[in-house]
Amino acid sequence: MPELPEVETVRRGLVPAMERKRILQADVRRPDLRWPLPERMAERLTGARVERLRRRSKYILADLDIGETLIIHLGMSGRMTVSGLAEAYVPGEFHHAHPLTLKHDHVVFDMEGGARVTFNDARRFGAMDLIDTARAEEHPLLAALGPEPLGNAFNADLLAARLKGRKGPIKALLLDQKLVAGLGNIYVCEALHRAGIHPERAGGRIGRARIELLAVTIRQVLQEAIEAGGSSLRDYRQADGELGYFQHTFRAYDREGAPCPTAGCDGTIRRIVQGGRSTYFCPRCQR
DNA sequence: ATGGATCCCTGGTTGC
DNA sequence: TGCAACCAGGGATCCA
Repeated sequence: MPELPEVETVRRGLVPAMERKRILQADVRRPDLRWPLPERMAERLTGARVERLRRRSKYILADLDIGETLIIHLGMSGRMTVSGLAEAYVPGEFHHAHPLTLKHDHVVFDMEGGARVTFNDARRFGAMDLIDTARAEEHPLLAALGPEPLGNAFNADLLAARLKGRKGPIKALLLDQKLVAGLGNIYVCEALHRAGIHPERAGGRIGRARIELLAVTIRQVLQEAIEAGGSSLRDYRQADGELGYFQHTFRAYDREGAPCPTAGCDGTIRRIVQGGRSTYFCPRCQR
């Protein structure tokens, strides 16, 4: 589910509830997410203070005052939502962010200041781990990640260097977290549509001018999506339980059969499968 | 190194 | 209405 914009939106929503706050109580209700949670995680976290919430790619990193960092990944269906401890649960109340105990609530943090932060993940593709803060970047899940697309290092020169000689389709290359970190199926489709690049085009066969356009477009799409609070298709919610609304802005993703929204293009959005995953694109204006 | 298929898991939707 | 097949924002792992 959550790609970079969704994870960044969740991170920002968690900051007021978690940063510079102690974890008064950590509760692990189901210890097997994608992998087993770290040994004695609840005990190690209880009493620790969250100094800072960071994001790297699709991971949220909580730096703790015990010299360790909690790494959180939401997988496909993971949510991190905040509710007030003091809030009474009102059955059926529409805007209540967090019914008291929901199916698939796997980890719960009661924070200093009164917020309750709940990790919910139906499919359990999500993960958590603890690692020394000084070596967080060396964690096996993070070590091989490519550059942040919204960071200073990401530009046309870098993208061109990394695409040079690559024969695989650009769609698959942009999904590869080692090439650039944080893009997923939605934003790759959207960026390629906006840049007018055919998803099956070999990465090494994109001209310089179009690589420049692609680099700019990737940043734009991600930035706009963050400003819209991410895209909610099924599981994704912001930290306050609200939906994102960038899905209303999709030009290609999940729009098979719809007219291409590109100005002056009379094409129709098509769906193909690449590497086992749906790609949506306009065969008319993406070349 | 690179590219492809397979698997992890649950639940919603679709088609018969 | 029931049930099976298919699909889903990710990504590790194994194989050619």
